[in-house]
Amino acid sequence: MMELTRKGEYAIRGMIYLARQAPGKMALISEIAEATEVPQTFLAKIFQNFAKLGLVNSYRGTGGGFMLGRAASRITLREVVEAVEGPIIPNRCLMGNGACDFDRQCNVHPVWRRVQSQVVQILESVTIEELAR
Amino acid sequence: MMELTRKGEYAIRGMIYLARQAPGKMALISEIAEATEVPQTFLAKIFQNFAKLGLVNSYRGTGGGFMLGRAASRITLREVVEAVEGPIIPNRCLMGNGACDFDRQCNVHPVWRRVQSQVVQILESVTIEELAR
DNA sequence: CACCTTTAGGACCTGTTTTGTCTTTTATAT
DNA sequence: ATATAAAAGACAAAACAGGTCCTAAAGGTG
Repeated sequence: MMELTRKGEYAIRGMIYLARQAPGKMALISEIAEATEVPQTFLAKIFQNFAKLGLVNSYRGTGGGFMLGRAASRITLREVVEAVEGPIIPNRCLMGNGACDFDRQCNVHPVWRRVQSQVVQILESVTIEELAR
Repeated sequence: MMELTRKGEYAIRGMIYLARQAPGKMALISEIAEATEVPQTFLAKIFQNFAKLGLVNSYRGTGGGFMLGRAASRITLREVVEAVEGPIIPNRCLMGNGACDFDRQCNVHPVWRRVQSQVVQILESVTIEELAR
Protein backbone atom coordinates (compact mmCIF):
# COMPACT_ATOMS: atom_id res chain seq x y z
CA MET A 1 0.00 0.00 0.00
CA MET A 2 0.90 3.61 -0.52
CA GLU A 3 3.75 3.06 -2.85
CA LEU A 4 5.50 5.87 -4.61
CA THR A 5 5.62 5.21 -8.35
CA ARG A 6 8.83 5.18 -10.38
CA LYS A 7 7.82 8.51 -11.78
CA GLY A 8 7.83 9.95 -8.29
CA GLU A 9 11.14 8.37 -7.47
CA TYR A 10 12.64 9.67 -10.72
CA ALA A 11 11.32 13.15 -10.11
CA ILE A 12 12.92 13.33 -6.69
CA ARG A 13 16.25 12.10 -8.00
CA GLY A 14 16.19 14.65 -10.79
CA MET A 15 15.38 17.51 -8.48
CA ILE A 16 18.14 16.53 -6.06
CA TYR A 17 20.56 16.41 -8.95
CA LEU A 18 19.59 19.93 -9.96
CA ALA A 19 19.92 21.12 -6.39
CA ARG A 20 23.50 19.92 -6.37
CA GLN A 21 24.50 21.99 -9.38
CA ALA A 22 26.42 25.21 -8.91
CA PRO A 23 23.97 28.13 -8.67
CA GLY A 24 22.88 29.29 -12.10
CA LYS A 25 24.43 26.33 -13.82
CA MET A 26 22.33 24.58 -16.42
CA ALA A 27 21.99 20.80 -16.66
CA LEU A 28 21.00 18.93 -19.79
CA ILE A 29 18.24 16.37 -19.55
CA SER A 30 20.61 13.81 -21.04
CA GLU A 31 23.11 14.54 -18.31
CA ILE A 32 20.55 14.35 -15.50
CA ALA A 33 19.03 11.17 -16.87
CA GLU A 34 22.37 9.45 -17.08
CA ALA A 35 23.54 10.56 -13.67
CA THR A 36 20.33 9.51 -11.95
CA GLU A 37 19.83 6.34 -14.00
CA VAL A 38 16.44 7.34 -15.31
CA PRO A 39 15.16 6.77 -18.87
CA GLN A 40 15.83 10.06 -20.61
CA THR A 41 12.56 10.55 -22.47
CA PHE A 42 10.62 9.67 -19.37
CA LEU A 43 12.47 12.19 -17.26
CA ALA A 44 11.97 14.75 -20.01
CA LYS A 45 8.21 14.38 -19.65
CA ILE A 46 8.40 14.82 -15.93
CA PHE A 47 10.52 17.93 -16.21
CA GLN A 48 8.37 19.41 -18.95
CA ASN A 49 5.53 19.33 -16.51
CA PHE A 50 7.70 20.72 -13.71
CA ALA A 51 8.61 23.63 -15.97
CA LYS A 52 4.93 24.50 -16.34
CA LEU A 53 4.51 24.36 -12.58
CA GLY A 54 7.54 26.58 -12.03
CA LEU A 55 9.40 23.87 -10.12
CA VAL A 56 12.16 24.11 -12.71
CA ASN A 57 13.17 26.62 -15.36
CA SER A 58 13.92 25.31 -18.81
CA TYR A 59 15.85 26.86 -21.67
CA ARG A 60 16.08 25.60 -25.23
CA GLY A 61 18.89 25.72 -27.70
CA THR A 62 22.61 25.69 -27.29
CA GLY A 63 23.63 26.24 -23.72
CA GLY A 64 20.10 25.45 -22.62
CA GLY A 65 18.92 22.90 -20.12
CA PHE A 66 17.22 22.85 -16.75
CA MET A 67 17.71 24.49 -13.40
CA LEU A 68 15.58 24.73 -10.27
CA GLY A 69 12.73 27.19 -10.47
CA ARG A 70 13.63 28.58 -7.07
CA ALA A 71 16.00 27.98 -4.19
CA ALA A 72 16.18 24.31 -3.21
CA SER A 73 15.49 25.37 0.34
CA ARG A 74 12.09 26.62 -0.78
CA ILE A 75 11.00 23.45 -2.56
CA THR A 76 9.49 20.84 -0.29
CA LEU A 77 9.39 17.12 -0.88
CA ARG A 78 5.65 17.33 -0.65
CA GLU A 79 5.51 19.73 -3.56
CA VAL A 80 7.60 17.46 -5.76
CA VAL A 81 5.67 14.33 -4.83
CA GLU A 82 2.28 15.92 -5.33
CA ALA A 83 3.38 17.41 -8.63
CA VAL A 84 3.91 13.94 -10.05
CA GLU A 85 1.57 11.78 -8.05
CA GLY A 86 -1.29 14.12 -7.38
CA PRO A 87 -2.59 14.99 -3.93
CA ILE A 88 -1.86 12.69 -1.01
CA ILE A 89 -5.12 10.89 -0.46
CA PRO A 90 -5.18 7.64 1.50
CA ASN A 91 -8.81 6.99 0.64
CA ARG A 92 -11.10 8.11 -2.15
CA CYS A 93 -13.61 9.46 0.29
CA LEU A 94 -11.18 12.21 1.25
CA MET A 95 -11.25 13.65 -2.24
CA GLY A 96 -14.00 16.01 -1.28
CA ASN A 97 -15.95 15.64 -4.49
CA GLY A 98 -19.02 14.78 -2.51
CA ALA A 99 -18.57 11.13 -3.45
CA CYS A 100 -18.37 10.28 0.21
CA ASP A 101 -21.24 11.27 2.42
CA PHE A 102 -19.78 9.24 5.24
CA ASP A 103 -18.03 12.24 6.68
CA ARG A 104 -20.25 12.26 9.71
CA GLN A 105 -21.34 8.64 9.86
CA CYS A 106 -18.18 6.68 9.20
CA ASN A 107 -15.64 6.05 11.92
CA VAL A 108 -12.87 5.20 9.48
CA HIS A 109 -12.99 8.61 7.89
CA PRO A 110 -11.13 10.46 10.66
CA VAL A 111 -8.44 7.79 10.65
CA TRP A 112 -7.68 8.46 6.99
CA ARG A 113 -7.68 12.15 7.73
CA ARG A 114 -5.04 11.59 10.37
CA VAL A 115 -2.92 9.50 8.03
CA GLN A 116 -3.19 12.15 5.37
CA SER A 117 -2.25 14.99 7.65
CA GLN A 118 0.70 13.11 9.15
CA VAL A 119 2.15 12.18 5.79
CA VAL A 120 1.67 15.65 4.38
CA GLN A 121 3.30 17.10 7.47
CA ILE A 122 6.36 14.89 7.14
CA LEU A 123 6.85 15.53 3.44
CA GLU A 124 6.22 19.22 3.89
CA SER A 125 8.95 19.46 6.49
CA VAL A 126 11.67 18.20 4.16
CA THR A 127 13.21 20.43 1.52
CA ILE A 128 15.10 19.46 -1.60
CA GLU A 129 18.02 21.38 -0.21
CA GLU A 130 18.20 19.08 2.79
CA LEU A 131 17.97 16.05 0.58
CA ALA A 132 20.72 17.30 -1.68
CA ARG A 133 23.24 17.82 1.10
CA MET B 1 -0.54 8.90 -3.99
CA MET B 2 -1.08 6.26 -1.32
CA GLU B 3 -4.60 5.38 -2.19
CA LEU B 4 -6.39 2.48 -0.61
CA THR B 5 -7.85 0.22 -3.28
CA ARG B 6 -11.48 -0.78 -3.42
CA LYS B 7 -10.46 -4.16 -2.18
CA GLY B 8 -9.10 -2.55 0.97
CA GLU B 9 -12.17 -0.43 1.40
CA TYR B 10 -14.45 -3.46 0.91
CA ALA B 11 -12.47 -5.53 3.37
CA ILE B 12 -12.82 -2.91 6.08
CA ARG B 13 -16.54 -2.58 5.50
CA GLY B 14 -16.98 -6.33 5.68
CA MET B 15 -15.03 -6.65 8.90
CA ILE B 16 -16.96 -3.84 10.51
CA TYR B 17 -20.19 -5.54 9.51
CA LEU B 18 -19.05 -8.76 11.15
CA ALA B 19 -18.03 -6.89 14.26
CA ARG B 20 -21.56 -5.57 14.58
CA GLN B 21 -23.13 -9.02 14.62
CA ALA B 22 -24.25 -10.54 17.86
CA PRO B 23 -21.43 -12.64 19.34
CA GLY B 24 -21.30 -16.10 17.77
CA LYS B 25 -23.80 -15.16 15.09
CA MET B 26 -22.93 -16.21 11.56
CA ALA B 27 -23.31 -13.90 8.59
CA LEU B 28 -23.73 -15.10 5.01
CA ILE B 29 -21.47 -13.64 2.39
CA SER B 30 -24.56 -12.68 0.39
CA GLU B 31 -25.91 -10.81 3.37
CA ILE B 32 -22.64 -8.99 4.07
CA ALA B 33 -22.17 -8.08 0.44
CA GLU B 34 -25.60 -6.62 0.16
CA ALA B 35 -25.42 -4.69 3.40
CA THR B 36 -22.03 -3.18 2.60
CA GLU B 37 -22.74 -2.64 -1.09
CA VAL B 38 -19.84 -4.75 -2.28
CA PRO B 39 -19.91 -7.16 -5.24
CA GLN B 40 -20.54 -10.53 -3.67
CA THR B 41 -18.01 -12.68 -5.51
CA PHE B 42 -15.35 -10.09 -4.95
CA LEU B 43 -16.00 -9.95 -1.24
CA ALA B 44 -16.02 -13.73 -1.17
CA LYS B 45 -12.45 -13.77 -2.46
CA ILE B 46 -11.34 -11.30 0.15
CA PHE B 47 -12.93 -13.28 2.96
CA GLN B 48 -11.57 -16.57 1.68
CA ASN B 49 -8.15 -15.13 2.14
CA PHE B 50 -9.04 -13.70 5.53
CA ALA B 51 -10.16 -17.17 6.61
CA LYS B 52 -6.71 -18.53 5.81
CA LEU B 53 -5.14 -15.75 7.82
CA GLY B 54 -7.43 -16.39 10.75
CA LEU B 55 -8.98 -12.96 10.56
CA VAL B 56 -12.35 -14.61 10.09
CA ASN B 57 -13.73 -18.09 10.67
CA SER B 58 -15.76 -19.63 7.89
CA TYR B 59 -18.23 -22.50 7.95
CA ARG B 60 -19.79 -24.24 4.99
CA GLY B 61 -23.18 -25.71 4.48
CA THR B 62 -26.56 -24.84 5.88
CA GLY B 63 -26.26 -22.48 8.82
CA GLY B 64 -22.73 -21.65 7.75
CA GLY B 65 -21.24 -18.27 7.01
CA PHE B 66 -18.57 -16.02 8.45
CA MET B 67 -17.70 -14.57 11.80
CA LEU B 68 -14.68 -12.75 13.14
CA GLY B 69 -11.68 -14.92 13.85
CA ARG B 70 -11.17 -13.25 17.21
CA ALA B 71 -12.55 -10.39 19.27
CA ALA B 72 -13.00 -7.21 17.24
CA SER B 73 -11.03 -5.40 19.91
CA ARG B 74 -8.04 -7.53 19.03
CA ILE B 75 -8.09 -6.90 15.29
CA THR B 76 -6.36 -3.71 14.24
CA LEU B 77 -7.06 -1.69 11.15
CA ARG B 78 -3.45 -2.20 10.19
CA GLU B 79 -3.90 -5.95 10.15
CA VAL B 80 -6.90 -5.74 7.88
CA VAL B 81 -5.31 -3.26 5.52
CA GLU B 82 -2.06 -5.17 5.25
CA ALA B 83 -3.92 -8.42 4.72
CA VAL B 84 -5.42 -7.07 1.51
CA GLU B 85 -2.93 -4.51 0.34
CA GLY B 86 0.32 -5.99 1.48
CA PRO B 87 2.79 -4.26 3.78
CA ILE B 88 2.71 -0.50 4.11
CA ILE B 89 5.64 0.61 2.03
CA PRO B 90 5.85 4.19 0.80
CA ASN B 91 8.85 3.43 -1.37
CA ARG B 92 10.21 0.30 -3.00
CA CYS B 93 13.57 0.78 -1.38
CA LEU B 94 12.03 -0.01 2.00
CA MET B 95 11.15 -3.51 0.92
CA GLY B 96 14.39 -4.84 2.27
CA ASN B 97 15.07 -7.20 -0.59
CA GLY B 98 18.46 -5.67 -1.06
CA ALA B 99 17.16 -3.81 -4.10
CA CYS B 100 18.11 -0.57 -2.43
CA ASP B 101 21.65 -0.05 -1.33
CA PHE B 102 20.89 3.59 -0.64
CA ASP B 103 20.18 2.86 2.97
CA ARG B 104 23.24 4.73 4.12
CA GLN B 105 23.80 7.07 1.21
CA CYS B 106 20.37 8.40 0.42
CA ASN B 107 18.79 11.20 2.42
CA VAL B 108 15.29 10.43 1.26
CA HIS B 109 15.39 6.97 2.75
CA PRO B 110 14.86 8.03 6.38
CA VAL B 111 11.97 10.23 5.31
CA TRP B 112 10.14 7.24 3.86
CA ARG B 113 10.93 5.33 7.00
CA ARG B 114 9.28 8.02 9.05
CA VAL B 115 6.21 8.04 6.82
CA GLN B 116 5.98 4.28 7.08
CA SER B 117 6.29 4.21 10.82
CA GLN B 118 3.76 7.01 11.33
CA VAL B 119 1.14 5.40 9.13
CA VAL B 120 1.66 1.99 10.67
CA GLN B 121 1.37 3.52 14.11
CA ILE B 122 -1.92 5.22 13.30
CA LEU B 123 -3.51 2.15 11.72
CA GLU B 124 -2.21 -0.05 14.49
CA SER B 125 -3.87 2.10 17.11
CA VAL B 126 -7.35 1.61 15.69
CA THR B 127 -9.30 -1.59 16.26
CA ILE B 128 -12.24 -2.95 14.32
CA GLU B 129 -14.20 -2.79 17.52
CA GLU B 130 -13.75 0.97 17.68
CA LEU B 131 -14.75 1.33 14.07
CA ALA B 132 -17.86 -0.77 14.56
CA ARG B 133 -19.22 1.28 17.44
C1' DC C 1 -28.23 -41.95 0.77
C1' DA C 2 -29.77 -37.98 -1.92
C1' DC C 3 -30.08 -33.30 -1.88
C1' DC C 4 -29.61 -28.65 -0.61
C1' DT C 5 -26.80 -25.01 1.17
C1' DT C 6 -22.71 -22.44 1.60
C1' DT C 7 -17.81 -21.55 1.21
C1' DA C 8 -13.23 -22.77 -1.63
C1' DG C 9 -10.60 -22.58 -5.65
C1' DG C 10 -9.36 -21.64 -10.21
C1' DA C 11 -9.80 -19.69 -14.79
C1' DC C 12 -10.85 -15.89 -17.17
C1' DC C 13 -11.88 -11.10 -18.63
C1' DT C 14 -11.93 -5.93 -19.27
C1' DG C 15 -10.49 -1.31 -18.52
C1' DT C 16 -7.06 1.69 -16.56
C1' DT C 17 -2.56 3.01 -15.10
C1' DT C 18 2.33 2.64 -15.32
C1' DT C 19 6.33 3.01 -17.72
C1' DG C 20 8.02 3.95 -21.14
C1' DT C 21 9.43 4.92 -26.84
C1' DC C 22 9.42 7.47 -31.18
C1' DT C 23 8.73 11.32 -34.16
C1' DT C 24 7.98 15.96 -35.16
C1' DT C 25 7.94 20.79 -33.79
C1' DT C 26 9.54 24.94 -31.74
C1' DA C 27 12.80 28.00 -29.61
C1' DT C 28 17.57 29.69 -29.19
C1' DA C 29 22.47 30.48 -29.79
C1' DT C 30 26.26 30.84 -33.04
C1' DA D 1 21.71 28.65 -42.10
C1' DT D 2 22.69 25.40 -38.89
C1' DA D 3 23.28 22.94 -34.77
C1' DT D 4 21.34 22.31 -30.26
C1' DA D 5 17.85 21.46 -26.77
C1' DA D 6 13.52 21.30 -24.86
C1' DA D 7 8.17 20.80 -26.08
C1' DA D 8 4.48 18.21 -27.68
C1' DG D 9 1.90 14.46 -29.15
C1' DA D 10 1.03 9.73 -30.69
C1' DC D 11 1.76 5.12 -29.65
C1' DA D 12 2.40 0.68 -27.08
C1' DA D 13 3.74 -3.20 -23.90
C1' DA D 14 3.06 -4.74 -19.35
C1' DA D 15 1.20 -4.64 -14.92
C1' DC D 16 -2.60 -3.87 -11.94
C1' DA D 17 -7.44 -3.13 -10.51
C1' DG D 18 -11.70 -4.83 -10.23
C1' DG D 19 -14.29 -7.85 -11.22
C1' DT D 20 -17.19 -12.47 -13.25
C1' DC D 21 -18.12 -17.37 -13.83
C1' DC D 22 -17.88 -22.19 -13.19
C1' DT D 23 -16.80 -26.29 -10.73
C1' DA D 24 -15.47 -28.58 -6.45
C1' DA D 25 -15.75 -29.60 -1.76
C1' DA D 26 -17.70 -29.54 2.81
C1' DG D 27 -21.48 -29.70 5.87
C1' DG D 28 -26.48 -30.14 7.16
C1' DT D 29 -31.21 -32.31 6.60
C1' DG D 30 -34.96 -35.40 5.41
